[in-house]
Formats: sequence, C-alpha cells, structure tokens
Amino acid sequence: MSAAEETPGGEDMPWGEVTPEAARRLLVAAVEAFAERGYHATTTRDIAGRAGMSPAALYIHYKTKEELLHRISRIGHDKALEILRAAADGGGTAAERLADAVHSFVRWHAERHTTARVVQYELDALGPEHRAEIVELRRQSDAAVRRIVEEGVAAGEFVVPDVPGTTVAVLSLCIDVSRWFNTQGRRTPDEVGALYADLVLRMVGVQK
Amino acid sequence: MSAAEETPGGEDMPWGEVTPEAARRLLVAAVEAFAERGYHATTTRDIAGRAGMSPAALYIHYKTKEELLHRISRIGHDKALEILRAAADGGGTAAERLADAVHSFVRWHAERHTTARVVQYELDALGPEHRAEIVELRRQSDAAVRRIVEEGVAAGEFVVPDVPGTTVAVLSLCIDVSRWFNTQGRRTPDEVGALYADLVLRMVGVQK
DNA sequence: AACGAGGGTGAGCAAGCGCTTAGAGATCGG
DNA sequence: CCGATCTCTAAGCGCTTGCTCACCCTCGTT
Repeated sequence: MSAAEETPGGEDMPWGEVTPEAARRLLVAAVEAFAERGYHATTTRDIAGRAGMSPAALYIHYKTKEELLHRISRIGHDKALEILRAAADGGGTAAERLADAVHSFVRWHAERHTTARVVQYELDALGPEHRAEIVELRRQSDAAVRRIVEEGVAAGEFVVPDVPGTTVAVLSLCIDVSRWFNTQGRRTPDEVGALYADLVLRMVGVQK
Repeated sequence: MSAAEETPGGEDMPWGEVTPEAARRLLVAAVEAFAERGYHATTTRDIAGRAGMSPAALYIHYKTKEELLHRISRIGHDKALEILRAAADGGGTAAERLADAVHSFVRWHAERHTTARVVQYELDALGPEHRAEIVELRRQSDAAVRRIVEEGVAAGEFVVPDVPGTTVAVLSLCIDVSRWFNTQGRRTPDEVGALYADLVLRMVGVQK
C-alpha cells in the first residue's frame, strides 16, 4: 500500500490512490450518485455538479462514464479481495480465520456501503472486457473463502456437507449487507460484523 | 387466489391476474427487460418491442413506465408475503416452520429469479408513494419471519442471542439468491432451498 | 348497413442524454 | 516576457428518451 492511501494517523484513506485531486473528487461524486440512483439513472452532469465542476471537466480525467464505473469497481474489488486474503492467510484456527474474514468483510460492506453497493450491484453496467476482468476478481474472492472452509473441514473443526454451496451462501450473506445497511440504523458496522461472524460459525457447525 | 391464476393442472400461472392479454404480454416483457438491464436502462420501446407491439401501445394499458414497475413489484411482494405467511401459519415445530419458510421462499427466488430480481432490487426506482406501499409489505415479511424465530426461542428449540439481527440475516440470505442464481448452474431451485433451510437451522442453533 | 367503443399504429414533440470542441485562465521553465 | 502545458468552461451537436396525438382497424350490437 502506498503512502498516499494512508493518513498520518495510519487509518485507511479511501480513494487515496486516485490523483489528481480533481479526478478523485469526480470519482467520489460518482460513487455517491451511482449508489443513490444507480449507474444508468446517473447523468454525467449530476456527477460533475456534485464535484463542483462543469460537465465537460469529467472528460478531461475519464474517457467515458463507463470508465469511471470501472475504476470504482476495480479499486473496490481489489480492496475486498485484499481483506479476504489477509484473513485467509492469517494465523489461528480455521474458525478464527473464518470469523476474521466475515467480520472484516462485513464491516467493510457496512462502513463503506455506498461504495460497496456500486461495486456489488452495478457489475452489469460494465462493458464486456471490464466485466470479465471484475468477474475474475470475484472468482478469487470465492476461492479465498472456500479455502478457509475446506481447511476447517479437513482439520475436523467444521461439519459442512456442501462446501461450494456454503461458500456461496457466506459470501452472499456478507455482500447483501451493503444493500440493507443504513448509517442511521441501530447497529454499528462492527456490531453487524460480530453478529455475522457468529452466524457463519454456526453455519459451518462450530459449537460455542 | 382466483381461478385465473391457476392452470387446469393446479400449478401456479404467474401473472395470471393481469388482464387483458396484451397488458400481460407487456408486463412479462417488462419483467424480462428490467431483470436483464435494470429499470433505468430499459426503454419503453424495448418493452413494447419484446411484446411485439408499437411503443405507443404501452400507454393504452399503463399510464407510465413507473406504473408498470409498480404493478410488477406489488404482485411479486404479495406473492412473497403469501409464501412466508403460509409457512409461519403452518403446523409443526418452529424448526419445521422455519425450514419450510426458507425452503419455499428460496425456491421462489430461484425459480422466478428474473421476477425476484426486479422485485427486490428495483425498489428505489419507484416513486415515493408507491415505494412506501411496498416498504410496508416488506415490513410484514420481516415480521412473519421474526415471529417464527421468536416462537422457536420461546419453545426452547432455538438459541438466538440477537433475534432482530438474525431475522434480517435470514431474509437477506434468501433474497440475495435472486442475484446469483443461474438457471444453467448446477443446482435446482429445490436443492438450493434445501441447502439454505439447513444452513438457517444451524444459524438458530438447531442440532441435527 | 351503420354505429360506438376501444385496442392499436406512425409520426413526432420537448427534454435530456453522453460527449466534443474552441478557447479562457492559471502555472511554470527558460 | 514568451510560449508550452494543463485544467476547466460555455456552448452545443447528434441522438435517444418518455410520452402524445391524430387516425385506423376490428368488433359486438342494433
């Protein structure tokens, strides 16, 4: 991770790798607009307006509206995969790694639910080549989770009759958080992450 | 349920209550188009074309494109709520009722995943009044599932630390089936339903 | 045969879309 | 002080959008 992606405090600065600043402002505006109204219902004028610029300014930094979506989707999927791989490669038992993966993956989908909504639900708006690139990243996310489940079964920690099916269900459960999560709601992202980690451990048959 | 909604054989005929036939053809065409490309990316010309009609024909049967979406959403949510209530009001233990609810709810989301996709993911494209009406139906679906979970906890069948959170997770898991389910895939709707019923019973702490 | 009613069409309007272009202003090395 | 470079804007092009309107065709009824 480059220095530009972190604040002096060390916490993540989203979209830190997007430069120059005007390009980042446009991208952040696009994320908000896409999340609120969907890709197709969002106009380039709306994006530029939110960023405090004229419509034409968008095309200095991005060739098309679709390229904007692709950049958002690519960065988001990279981050999601990074989270899952960090958990899968971490130490501890399979149960600990699975709980960690679900907890942090869900927390990301709740905290950054505007971004996640675009990343997870606007896939079909991408052109064919861009979509293929993103689909491959999702395949890798699936593989990371499946690996943890398989290792848990092999170690005798989990009892899972259907490993691929359970993997799909776990990822689906986490991803859908970005659809319903509301910042005004009763739960913090961390609380939802803890709840979901517990539910997923139950799904793989871990006794508490 | 009226006779128009069932074939002589007795199985469900979707959109059977929509008359006249031209209006139903337009509605079926709209479901397909909305599911494939999303509400905003679908043109009225596309819908009319799929139904084998001129663009103007749409406006004989529906006042606006949004009214079409509302009709689809309303009928779909009614059906979903009917499924959940039938399971909640059925006989047997809470575990049996919960398994039944999840099994049939998931089967519907898989079998009719084009419809379900529109129903579940195009909510924001509705106007304010129509959206409010649909949101109320969703609240009732949530209540039906929560009731089963609460009864299971009261009967000592389930061990659930967080009933509202678990209810949201169960519904979220089922709904998201319509996003990833593919007719060409390896699993039948019934198999996914069975898998998910098992996973949900584990989530509420039922031992097998 | 004449009629009214209602489903359907071809043509097209006003508005809004993604995107382009000509050029203004700001910045900077030489 | 100049020209080159880069960012951004005002204006607008060509096209598509949701929707309308004047008219036609097909009926069951009288």
